[in-house]
Amino acid sequence: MPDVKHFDTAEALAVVERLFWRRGVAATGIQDIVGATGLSRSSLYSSFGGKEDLYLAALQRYLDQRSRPMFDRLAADDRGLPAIADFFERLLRLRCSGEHAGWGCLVSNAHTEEPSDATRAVLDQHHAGLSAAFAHALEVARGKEQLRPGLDLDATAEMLTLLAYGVNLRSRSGASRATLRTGVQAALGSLGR
Amino acid sequence: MPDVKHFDTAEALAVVERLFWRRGVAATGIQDIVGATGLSRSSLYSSFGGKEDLYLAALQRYLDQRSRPMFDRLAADDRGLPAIADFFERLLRLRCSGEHAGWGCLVSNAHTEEPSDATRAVLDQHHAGLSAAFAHALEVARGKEQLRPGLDLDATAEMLTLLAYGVNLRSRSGASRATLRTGVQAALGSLGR
DNA sequence: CTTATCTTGGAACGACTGGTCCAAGATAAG
DNA sequence: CTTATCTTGGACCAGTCGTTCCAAGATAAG
Repeated sequence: MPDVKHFDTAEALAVVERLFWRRGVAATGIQDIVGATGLSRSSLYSSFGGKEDLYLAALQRYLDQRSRPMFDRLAADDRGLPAIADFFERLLRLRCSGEHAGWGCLVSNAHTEEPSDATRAVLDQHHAGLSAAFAHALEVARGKEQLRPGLDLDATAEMLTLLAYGVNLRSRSGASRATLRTGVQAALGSLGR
Repeated sequence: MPDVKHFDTAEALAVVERLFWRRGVAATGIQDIVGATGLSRSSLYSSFGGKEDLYLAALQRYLDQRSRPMFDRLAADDRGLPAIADFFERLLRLRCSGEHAGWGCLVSNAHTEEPSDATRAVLDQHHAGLSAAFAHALEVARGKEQLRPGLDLDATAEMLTLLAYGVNLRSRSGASRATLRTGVQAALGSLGR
């Protein structure tokens, strides 16, 4: 009997994600979202709830659709150090070229936006996922005797994670891919034997 | 003949800096600033101009009063690697304890706030200042034969700078000092011979 | 004191904020 | 078809945004 939605929820959320990603939550008004999605406020509020919920959903979508695939690929890549190098190479490409160049990472950006408990949980999920993937790749690398001895793998994973955040952040100010790459290579170069 | 200001401009700016630091530009209203400084809108606007100018001034103050002293101390410390370790130890203390715990770094935070050209210039100044200080300390360390051979000093300085940004960012989500420290130590440990 | 100049408090501005509401429209089961 | 239920567009809400303005107050030179 009831009517059915006249739009694709997932598609709309993708548009919202882009807005928050590029300009941040505070700088993105409901009006902007209405304009970009073509939806009315009613549809927006009945489907997603308020702005905060919308942001949380976008954040979750980003983690699921963008971050997690990167993490999974890294964790599934059994080459060891080259897997990590490849991850960063992909990251640099994403951050410095293409349609999202200079946007940074939605989750990294979220750190500066007075996070609610719910959003903070997503940030921690993101951090845990990335550093776990790094740790796994490092273990593989150790198995292949690619690492110099005596390395604390968990600590190194944490360091690489912090480095990735640094790359994400700096890419937003237009830092060149070449410059960022030197920093990444310095880190990776110091891990080998 | 003229009247004279009834308040201390520098003092007021310090209050404004704290507001922007903790909550960000977008989330801080002029009302909040009026409340926190005790000044009227007239005084605010006649002394500093609009919100954007106020933000830029706060950013500049942060760079001059907070960041630069840290950079200078690092650059003046001629111990080499211990100087760098000391810098990070101080950074961790600032970011994770005391009255500014969990606030991150105003300049790092600024990366996510749709920077104007003027603010972006401050960001670049900050980045250049920090990586130059790191590069100098690394040169000293090389002179003392503390570094493992074959290190690209500029690249390593860039890496340490990105790492510092990572620390700043993560500290905002309540990351523990101990966890952040492991990441830092992994980076520093990989530089020695 | 007077007077010229600047500062200050506070009212007011239009634009916009996130959010609500409801009549009109769409849908599909009966 | 009717009818019950949900969705939709858009008007509308009170509140806040950054900013402007001006009369009243403060200041110090003459």
